[in-house]
Amino acid sequence: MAVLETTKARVARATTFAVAKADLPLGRILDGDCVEAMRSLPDNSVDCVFADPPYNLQLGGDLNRPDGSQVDAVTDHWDQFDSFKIYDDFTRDWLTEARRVLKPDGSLWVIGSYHNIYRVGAILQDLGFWILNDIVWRKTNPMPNFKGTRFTNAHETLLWCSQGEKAKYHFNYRAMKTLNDELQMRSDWVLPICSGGERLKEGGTKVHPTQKPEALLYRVLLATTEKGDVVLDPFFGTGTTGAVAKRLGREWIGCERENVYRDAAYKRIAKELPLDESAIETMQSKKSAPRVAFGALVENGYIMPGTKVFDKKRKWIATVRADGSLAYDKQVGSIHGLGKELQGAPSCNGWSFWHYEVDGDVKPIDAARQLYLLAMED
Amino acid sequence: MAVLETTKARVARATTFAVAKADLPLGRILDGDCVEAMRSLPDNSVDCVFADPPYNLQLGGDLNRPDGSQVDAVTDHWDQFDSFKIYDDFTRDWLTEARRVLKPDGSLWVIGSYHNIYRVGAILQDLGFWILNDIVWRKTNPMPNFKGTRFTNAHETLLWCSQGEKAKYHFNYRAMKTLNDELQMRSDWVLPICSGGERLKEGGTKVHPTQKPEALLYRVLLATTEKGDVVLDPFFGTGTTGAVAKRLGREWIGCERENVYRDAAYKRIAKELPLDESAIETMQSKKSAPRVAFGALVENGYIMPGTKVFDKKRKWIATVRADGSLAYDKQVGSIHGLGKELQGAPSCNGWSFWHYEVDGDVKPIDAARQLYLLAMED
DNA sequence: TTTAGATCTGAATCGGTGG
DNA sequence: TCCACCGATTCAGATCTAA
Repeated sequence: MAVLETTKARVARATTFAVAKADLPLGRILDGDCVEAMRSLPDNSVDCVFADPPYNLQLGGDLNRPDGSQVDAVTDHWDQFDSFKIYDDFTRDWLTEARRVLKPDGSLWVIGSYHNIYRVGAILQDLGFWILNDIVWRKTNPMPNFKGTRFTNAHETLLWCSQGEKAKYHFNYRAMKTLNDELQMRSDWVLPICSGGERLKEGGTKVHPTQKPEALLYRVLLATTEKGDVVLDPFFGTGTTGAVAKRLGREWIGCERENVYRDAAYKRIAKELPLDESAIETMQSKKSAPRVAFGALVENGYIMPGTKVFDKKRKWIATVRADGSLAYDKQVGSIHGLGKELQGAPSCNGWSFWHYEVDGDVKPIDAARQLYLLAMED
Repeated sequence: MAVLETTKARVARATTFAVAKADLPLGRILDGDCVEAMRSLPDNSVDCVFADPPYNLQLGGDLNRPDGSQVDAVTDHWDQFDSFKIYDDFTRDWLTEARRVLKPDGSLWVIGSYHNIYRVGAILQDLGFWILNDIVWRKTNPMPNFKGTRFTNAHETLLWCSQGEKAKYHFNYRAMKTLNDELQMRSDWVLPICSGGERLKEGGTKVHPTQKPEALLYRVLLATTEKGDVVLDPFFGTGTTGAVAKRLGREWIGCERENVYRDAAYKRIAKELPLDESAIETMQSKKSAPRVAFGALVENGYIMPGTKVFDKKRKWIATVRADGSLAYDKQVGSIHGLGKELQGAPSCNGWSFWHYEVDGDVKPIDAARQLYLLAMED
């Protein structure tokens, strides 16, 4: 989660799950059935899986597997249990492979509608995936319900999962908050459907029936991957995932069994230009910024020993000591510990709790840390 | 896997055992476990089931806000389940009873969050329920994600189901469209959480941790039940379903095992006043409104033979004939047929296409039909 | 009495590191 | 695996408090 990976952890991962990116089919669309295609990839090798599986449950009529193959009907009449079962088996198969290929700290995204998402959600939970959020893509311009028989089906659902309850994952909190005008990004995303110039067409007709908008993938990849990460899309279609991945400086691998879609995707992605390095940089959360001890500020003269620091209401006025500790009356402690003690709170962020005066202005001591960090960059 | 009862069989059963409303415990909250309680109800006896089952939240330790205060979490015993398997069994049990009690043309609503809704959705599909829509309740004021670790969980999901793929169901399309300012009601509903005067409190603390807003139930009941219908809520809590049902002139039955909730619900519902008959009347969809032939308007003097009718741009001016047909130049036809012919369109709604003058105003001829329908009601 | 500011709260699967 | 410690983190709306 926007963690700054420690050297120790990085080494452990590198040795335990040694997969060189060079050994992966980066920027390639694997032909054939996605389960078979994924079998050719090593364990723990991709950082993110984005999947837009088919949801042709085929209830009622003739029965085909979602991969297009014919169901071996013996004498059977098919009812919905049979077709749910086939869809469930298919879902379990591809999710199992995706889980194997995904790194322990990677994340899985699946998009679907009410026809299939409840089956997919239950199965991925059964497999051990841990749902972090379900995201609602609220369409600004959905197809109306022409017959007036139901509510206009105006959304689709995305599931975002880690490998397990205790698994780590990456979330670029600060980038999402920035993208959302300094408010936390919510679980409902308002985006138009894919149309206009973005929609791939061949001779006036759309190449793929369910092409997803690039804005959707943009948000998914910006939120949960880093530059250079590898993204796998087992149902690549016309390559929206690949196009956006390339634009954002991520690596990609696709699986797609239809020639037409593969050709269209390769052409499309070839035209795509990666953004500048500087454009891809996102706002960093404080979590991943280097740690600065308060003592370092004192040591380096950003805050002088003897400085008076105080809370917003000046209820407590403490003194900075030479070693970076604070003293209030008989009590002594770190900026966090003393703040916690005095308030009787479960925890305290000393950086924002304590203030000091600079040129007549009152600022949190975090301001001194920012100055220090700026100076360090040069 | 359980045997799926066919729609045909269900209908047969329903007709064999007709249930008088007088035999039902209307306006009562059944004590004890909801599965046991539902067993006391006859087959095919209620028109709608609305269920807000426990969500099976898996919460860790305490959660503090950035200001140090503690979040009052849902830690009640009724939300504790040891595993998915146990939760699934529980879900299958209550859904099975709900299915038995629900009429063949009734509908089921379930509300949940990502913790449980995928399990519930898959199981109800397995049982034969047919999802008509999934509805997203977008909260205007959700709790933020204090730790900055995920997207703000800003919605809950409702599933609306019929008894099966071929089953009939009721949807008050026109009422929903009217409620939504003459636009089709969408699958995403924007509503605030329950707070303020609506939130039941005892000595300053909330009676129930997850009381639902009345506006949510209002929309559910208005959309899919009729006046006099019986609504069953197997997880009655503090009785939001009952209160709104009573207000809207629907009958209700609840199940609730906590004394505290039952007492609060009875008190609350006693205070509730039913709306006037006239207020409950909703816009009738054209399907259930009596069909009116244009000829009947002519016959009854709402539009005189010889009246000139015309399209909005007055490109075509036709004459009403005594039998209700229209004449334009050499062409003659019904209001729909002639409109279609003249425009060269695949179809035409004559009621909105043709206009006439009344007291200097230009109105679509549908206005005359509305007058006629109003007169018919008296 | 009014208003601005402070406080409180809601179905929440809500940390990482090093010893 | 558990524990101590560091330190990052919130939005909208209702209600309460003080001026």
